[in-house]
Amino acid sequence: MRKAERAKVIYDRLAKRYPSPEPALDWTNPWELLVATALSAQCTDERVNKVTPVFFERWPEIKDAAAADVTEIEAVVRSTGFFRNKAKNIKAAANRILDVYNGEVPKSMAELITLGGVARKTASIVLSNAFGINEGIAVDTHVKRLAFRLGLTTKTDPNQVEKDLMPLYPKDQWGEINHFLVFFGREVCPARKPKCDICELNDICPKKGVK
DNA sequence: CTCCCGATAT
DNA sequence: ATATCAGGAG
Repeated sequence: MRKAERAKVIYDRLAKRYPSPEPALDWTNPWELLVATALSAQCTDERVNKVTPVFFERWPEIKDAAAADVTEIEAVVRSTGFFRNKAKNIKAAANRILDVYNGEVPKSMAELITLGGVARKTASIVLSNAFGINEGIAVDTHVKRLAFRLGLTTKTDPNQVEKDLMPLYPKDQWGEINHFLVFFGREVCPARKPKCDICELNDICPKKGVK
């Protein structure tokens, strides 16, 4: 089967499996989603969702995070790992948004990735989920692994995986395909023990059973 | 390429 | 003990 054809089958079957995908990260506004996504690096969303309520109770708005003591932020986000980088980046991002973007989370890829700790993956999540803007496909560990196993890419660098995926899907599906692959990756095709025996993509998967 | 880094599963 | 988790920067 051709790659483009396989890509469409993957989308159709996962759309049937996930009729209305709920975002895994608990967010209500762009800034909260930005912080939650920044905290999600190399950390389960379950853990992120335990930290964010504490964070936003202590620092409800962007200006609060901008003025916060970094060591206090570190203490709150500690359990998500990489806590020094994350705390510093969040505070710096808050200040830049206040100083450069009039206190509003910017709505473009080019502007978002000027914030420290924000690259294409985090920017794509914020753009598609908070603003409904599809400028990129968020390639996280799940998307990367599934795209490779399903034969949609041979690359390992996330930015190159994204370049392989983008022509395979219309823009209005870019947010969904990320959600589909993340949830399906967690439930059926995790890094360690993929459940190929119950996988509804088994018949079109070039790497069934392969690490 | 290396480093950042805690929590959990295996 | 090791691998992995909704990554990003130097």
